[in-house]
Amino acid sequence: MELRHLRYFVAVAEESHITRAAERLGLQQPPLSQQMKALERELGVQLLRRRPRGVELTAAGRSFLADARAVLAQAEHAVAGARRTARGEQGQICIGFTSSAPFHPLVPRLIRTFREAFPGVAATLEEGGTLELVDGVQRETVDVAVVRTPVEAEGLVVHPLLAEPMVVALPRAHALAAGGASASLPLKALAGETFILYRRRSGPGLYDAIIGACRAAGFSPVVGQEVPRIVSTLNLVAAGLGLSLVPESLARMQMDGVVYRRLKGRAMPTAPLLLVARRGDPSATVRQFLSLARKTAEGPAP
Amino acid sequence: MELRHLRYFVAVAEESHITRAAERLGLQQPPLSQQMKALERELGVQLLRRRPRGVELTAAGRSFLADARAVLAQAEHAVAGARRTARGEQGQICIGFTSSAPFHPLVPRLIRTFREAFPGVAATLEEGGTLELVDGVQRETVDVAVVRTPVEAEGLVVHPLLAEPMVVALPRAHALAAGGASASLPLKALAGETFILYRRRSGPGLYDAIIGACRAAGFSPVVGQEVPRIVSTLNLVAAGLGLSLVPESLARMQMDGVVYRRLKGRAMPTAPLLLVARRGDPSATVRQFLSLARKTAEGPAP
DNA sequence: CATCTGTCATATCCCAAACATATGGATTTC
DNA sequence: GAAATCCATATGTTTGGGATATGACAGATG
Repeated sequence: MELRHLRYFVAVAEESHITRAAERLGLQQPPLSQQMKALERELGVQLLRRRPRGVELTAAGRSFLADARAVLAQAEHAVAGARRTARGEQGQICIGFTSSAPFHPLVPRLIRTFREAFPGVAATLEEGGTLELVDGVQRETVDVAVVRTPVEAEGLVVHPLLAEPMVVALPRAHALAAGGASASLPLKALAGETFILYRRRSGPGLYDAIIGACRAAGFSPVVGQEVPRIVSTLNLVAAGLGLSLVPESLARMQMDGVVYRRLKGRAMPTAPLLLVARRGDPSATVRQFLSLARKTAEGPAP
Repeated sequence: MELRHLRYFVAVAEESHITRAAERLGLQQPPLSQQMKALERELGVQLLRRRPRGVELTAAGRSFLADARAVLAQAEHAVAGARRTARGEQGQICIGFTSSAPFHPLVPRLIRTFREAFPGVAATLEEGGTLELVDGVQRETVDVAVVRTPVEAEGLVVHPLLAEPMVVALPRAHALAAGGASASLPLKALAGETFILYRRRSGPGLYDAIIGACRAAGFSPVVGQEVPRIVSTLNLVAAGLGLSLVPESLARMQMDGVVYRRLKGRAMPTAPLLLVARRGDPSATVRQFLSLARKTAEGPAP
């Protein structure tokens, strides 16, 4: 049995007339009669009662008609689903991000826009460390990851979304905290201070950017502590263990005991926001996400 | 697109290997490759990624696989349903019966047995007068009817199920009621009594049988009242308006003021139980019902 | 009652497409 | 680097779906 038989049978049933059905199907009457007969022979069931003025359905024919329509509809559905999936309008995507990423408004905006644009895609979110996420992308447990550290790994591509300036996070009791958030501070003013940094092996990008900027400003920072997550640095700053440079977007997280101050001068350290994905990922869903991310990053902030 | 494409695709997907799938399908590898390509071309979607060690599904392929399996399963279901319907195991049947029919144990037993034997058949029951039911059978609103009157109508067949003896229904106060239910009465004893009869035009069978039996016993009954339903006669008997002859099975309906007595003698009137159906009804369900009814009527009472 | 009309079935032919065979190209494995 | 494995392409073969012509049958029509 083939879908052809079902299509033909439905037409015959709807017309109650083989000749008219043949016309509708764009073929001649004899082949259609033959196909109907072949169908009945294969089922071992009489579906049609031949009358001098046309045909009528048997009880078995009525039962088969209902099911045949369902089969044809489901076949349509299968095709449509495959096409939607191929266009990236349907499917799954796992989006990873480091703990500091969602503080930048671009990230929640991107995810919201994506869900609105592709309601047929089930997006799961996963928070994790950079290494963990990059590993996940390679193992295909994560499709794209938003991280703050450029990674170099086999089979991955990195799309920079933006680079934001960094600000100084100071303990409230610190002498430099006095000026308030509005007044900016030259980087050189931090010479001799104890720095709390995001640990290098989790992603050398930020670490090296900060060290490099300090060097350019003429001093070597004293590194007091390294933490696994950017967000953790703020806890240590609040505890008075030192100061830190953090991406500007984290300043929206007001913490007791932490004061932020802008930096001024040339060659200031910046914190990038990056998208990591598999090189040549064939998933249209991922391609759509990446494309939307690029557009969102380039577009104006709302 | 044909079911063949779906069957082939499912095999390829399950094997992740065109050559092995071809083997399983009983054909050679090149035609299978061609069919897969044709399917992808028709959908305009890549379903398979060709690898040196086999093939793997794309996201669209996974979506299509799930739906293709559903389509194939539903096609199987359609065939099975048509076959079940053709065997009479699935479908609908409307069974009509006159108000007096269900008092005979055969009728509820037949219906119960049928429902158990054909759980896939939706049986609807309809009570009505004989004329009404016969008309329903002709109009195809009723499929089979259990009646007490042989009918002669175009396009109908009548299957006698059984003929049961009739008993006398007497008002409790009546002189003849004294003997009790165990003692039987000669029909001649009723000469001169007022009879309440089921009205003739609703079905001449019973009426004529009673009149005929009385004549054979040597008297003409006095007909006091005619009622539309057999059951109604008992109400009038209870009210003391006369006596009546009713099918034996109605005696199980004990009514205040009514006493039943058996008849004795030759040529006693009997009440038939008949099945009416359309002549040459093509429905397997109806055929199965009629066949079961014959077997149940012939078989021993439980 | 005979004829005509309309419908489906059967017979025969044709061609497209499904399938088989043979071979080539690409990639992994030894 | 040779062998093995797998899929794609090229070309022939056959099956079966479709077209045309005709027959059979039942109502409608005069």
